Amino acid sequence: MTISKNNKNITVFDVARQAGVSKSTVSLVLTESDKVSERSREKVLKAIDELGYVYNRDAAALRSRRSNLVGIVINDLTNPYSAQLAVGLERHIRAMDYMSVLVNSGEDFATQKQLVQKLKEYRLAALVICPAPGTDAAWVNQQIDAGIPVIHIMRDVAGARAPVVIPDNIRGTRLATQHLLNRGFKHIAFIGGSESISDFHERLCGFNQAVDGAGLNKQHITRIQAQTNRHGGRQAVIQALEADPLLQAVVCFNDVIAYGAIEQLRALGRVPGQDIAVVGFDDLEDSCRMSPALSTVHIDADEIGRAVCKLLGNKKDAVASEGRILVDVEFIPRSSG
Amino acid sequence: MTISKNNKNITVFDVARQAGVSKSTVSLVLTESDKVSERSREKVLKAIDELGYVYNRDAAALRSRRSNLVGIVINDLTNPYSAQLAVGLERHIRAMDYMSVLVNSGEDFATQKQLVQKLKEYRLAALVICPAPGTDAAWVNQQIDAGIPVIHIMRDVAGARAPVVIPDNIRGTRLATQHLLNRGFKHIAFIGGSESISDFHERLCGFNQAVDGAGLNKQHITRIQAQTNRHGGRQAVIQALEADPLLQAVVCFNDVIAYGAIEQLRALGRVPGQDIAVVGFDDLEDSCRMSPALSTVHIDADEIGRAVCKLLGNKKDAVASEGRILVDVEFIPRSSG
DNA sequence: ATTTACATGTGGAACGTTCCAAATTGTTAA
DNA sequence: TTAACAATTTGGAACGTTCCACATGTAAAT
Repeated sequence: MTISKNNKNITVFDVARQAGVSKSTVSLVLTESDKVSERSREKVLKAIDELGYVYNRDAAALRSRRSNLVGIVINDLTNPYSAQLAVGLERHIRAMDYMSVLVNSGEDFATQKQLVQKLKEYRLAALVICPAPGTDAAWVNQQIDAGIPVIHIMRDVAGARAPVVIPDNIRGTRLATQHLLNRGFKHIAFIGGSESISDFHERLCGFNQAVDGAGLNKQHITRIQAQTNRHGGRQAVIQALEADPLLQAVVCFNDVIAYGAIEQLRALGRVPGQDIAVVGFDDLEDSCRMSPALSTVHIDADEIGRAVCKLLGNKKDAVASEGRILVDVEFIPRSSG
Repeated sequence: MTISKNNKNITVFDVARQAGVSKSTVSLVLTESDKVSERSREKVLKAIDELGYVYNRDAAALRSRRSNLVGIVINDLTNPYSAQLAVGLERHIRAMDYMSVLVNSGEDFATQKQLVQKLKEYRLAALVICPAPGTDAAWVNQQIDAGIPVIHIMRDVAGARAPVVIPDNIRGTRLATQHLLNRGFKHIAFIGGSESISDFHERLCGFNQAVDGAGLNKQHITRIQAQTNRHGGRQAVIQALEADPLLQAVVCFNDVIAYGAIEQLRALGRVPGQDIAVVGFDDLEDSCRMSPALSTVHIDADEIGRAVCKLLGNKKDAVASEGRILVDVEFIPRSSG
């Protein structure tokens, strides 16, 4: 019924014949070389269009020993911030004429290892990783030594020879916390996050910097870790209130934690933003539209994408360029805190 | 400083020499053929390990004319359900030893076209698409004719010769609506969704089926379209209450709409789940943990993944197998409705 | 012993591109 | 007009695998 799939593919040779040039000239056009006359270029483009030729990346990658695939390993795609980040990254990477292979480690180092092992078989142009907890520097360096340019995002791996693009976490929570201190709150908690990842330490550090300088009673400062999801936020708020019933303000590890905290406060009959102030981190799309609108630290996912692409651009052949790109953050006060 | 990247790669030839067999035998091992003795297999595996050989997918794909890349085109990754779906799909696809290239169309048909054009250059094993609004059958069929096995998910494109995996939308909203009718509500609204996609029509159809059979006053049935995000949900609730101030229950196009609706009701001083019942569709991870816990229609993202993989398995060489796989849904009553 | 059958193993050719070095054409200066 | 040089074009080789047809070895059947 269907036309029996012709076994022969349309190749550069067919295009060349149709355009009346050599296969090499066709290749030059395809690779956007400037060593080709405008006249030939047009003939080739016309032939490509007429024949419906489609470029074969496999052959190109094989011969040129360079892929245009960029691997993106995300820690947890079901986290809205990660998803937002992934979308931003993907768009930028595509704009640079790379294609992104997006995979999800689910915060599991073993899965991450397996994934990267698979990805290596595609000779990636680069590997962008938001490292799962437990990622060790030795493993990362091993990948780099194997010739894969690795770029870390959002989280640092101490000792890894990979450049990292990371929001200014310390400044972010410091700003958020100072805002609460300025409003006169004396009983403050930092909730959420987990010890095994670097951003927790940084965000907590910013919190500590702010409260340490304020000369508050140590008893009135609470710190609670929790799973990074709504449920974690709810649990953490319960614990924080147990630790200090006079709690006035909560600095959350991120917006999702804040969402959980707000829900739990409400369930306990407290009015979030009024009885107890809540601030987040990430500035998810929903955060400005919810009620109360969430005060939070804004990270520009787009700027992270741009920074990654700048690194990608440098990656001509130099492997293992180090460096730390800090993406600026901004505290946005809204009605929740 | 760094060891100058050795220009020679480790290939099947190196492995063959190390193992004392021919390159062809190595290839047989790599492709997991059963035409190779256990003894040779072990020698080859040992050599691979010793040399740190990594398979070159580009070369393999070029020669065998078959890729193990599956393209996934998601309509909107920032939508939590889509993200959840993508994660499930990716995991299943990976389990079948395929690799997934995940891209995001952002609900834009032009973007979707560009993306697919790029993806074609990788000679995908299959293309899984959640079609953006405006996707027309002619375009889809053209891709299929070009030899790419297309599988649609979540949304139907009338006239396209592609199999589709879709939740039982009609049954879902019918069950949800019937639940509300059984509770005795007489003033009901369906809110959210947009005309340009098939699932809207199906979910609305389920709603209509249920209310039509109940012999209610037509004046007490409201239908409001809205953007598929929280904000859309909030707007829609406002409009629905304007249309029928005695509104008792709301059937939402999906959970995100329901989240917005609940927020807005609260902002208006109504207690969701008590003054006005709200039910959703999707059963996002958060839905069972929020308060009030959201009554909603559960779709198993995992089952969609499984169904897609079954289609993938069938795709030996048969292009354009049609068919419609309906994934079962379940109404889960919770406290919101 | 001789054939038959079957399970394994093998060396070339091929996949569709890019690279390279050399050839051809076009352009400017002497 | 020609030499010198730059711009453009080109055919063969190469990238690392799989396919194919055939060779070899081993066991069973004659």
